[in-house]
Amino acid sequence: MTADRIFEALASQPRRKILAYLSAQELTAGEIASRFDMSAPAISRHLSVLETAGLVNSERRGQYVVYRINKDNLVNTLTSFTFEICPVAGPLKRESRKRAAMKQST
Amino acid sequence: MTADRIFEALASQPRRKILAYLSAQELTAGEIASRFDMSAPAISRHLSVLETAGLVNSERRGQYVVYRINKDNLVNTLTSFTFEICPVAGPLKRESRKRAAMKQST
DNA sequence: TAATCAATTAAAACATTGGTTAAATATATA
DNA sequence: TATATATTTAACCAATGTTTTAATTGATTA
Repeated sequence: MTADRIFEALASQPRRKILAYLSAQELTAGEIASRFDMSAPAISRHLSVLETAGLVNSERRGQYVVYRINKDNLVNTLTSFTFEICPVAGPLKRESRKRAAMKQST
Repeated sequence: MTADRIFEALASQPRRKILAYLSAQELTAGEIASRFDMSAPAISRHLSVLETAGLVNSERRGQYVVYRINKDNLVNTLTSFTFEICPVAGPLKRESRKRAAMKQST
């Protein structure tokens, strides 16, 4: 199941922090690593967890590997889980469906 | 940080399953345990993780301990995280604020 | 009170996660 | 080609999480 990997990926402060950084701009692996007090290999593994979960994408650009967030996947998973647990939120749910329908506009 | 505990609590299939069960109705610890192929103590631990994270509440009722979900906490945490990472979703964000304002109506 | 049922806590075994350093791979450049 | 930089993979260790069985606590009832 994919929700498994996503929740597991989110269950880590450094990984959530990486997502927050990437939500503002795309960054190379090295740029990300430089923002943490942690070795590059450790960051590389966190990035691979995030990528396996489908929360980020990577692209090699020369020597560098650029990472970029996959917002749709994150939003869709969390909102669909939220509404599975809490189907009460009517208007919010409607908006969520609308958003999912025009996913590509992000 | 409380988001830490919440994401850690959600990073477990059995715990998410427990939340799903509790989203439909309140259940005793034993009723929950009977739905899993797992010992009662194991379930008890999962319940305590969920309760520490503030995702469920418990109340002793005679011999039994009844568990009930705390939907607001879950929804608020996940939506606020979602919008921290993805502030693009304008209308959804507005609805979320509205919902937070009338929290008690759940 | 004694016996029973429900639930949690304790202790131990086992698996998983998260970090390190060292080695390997990929690209750029002198 | 040789060297340097960026990143990932491999091997390893420490810490944490998950489960089990056994013991303990709380509440009901015969």
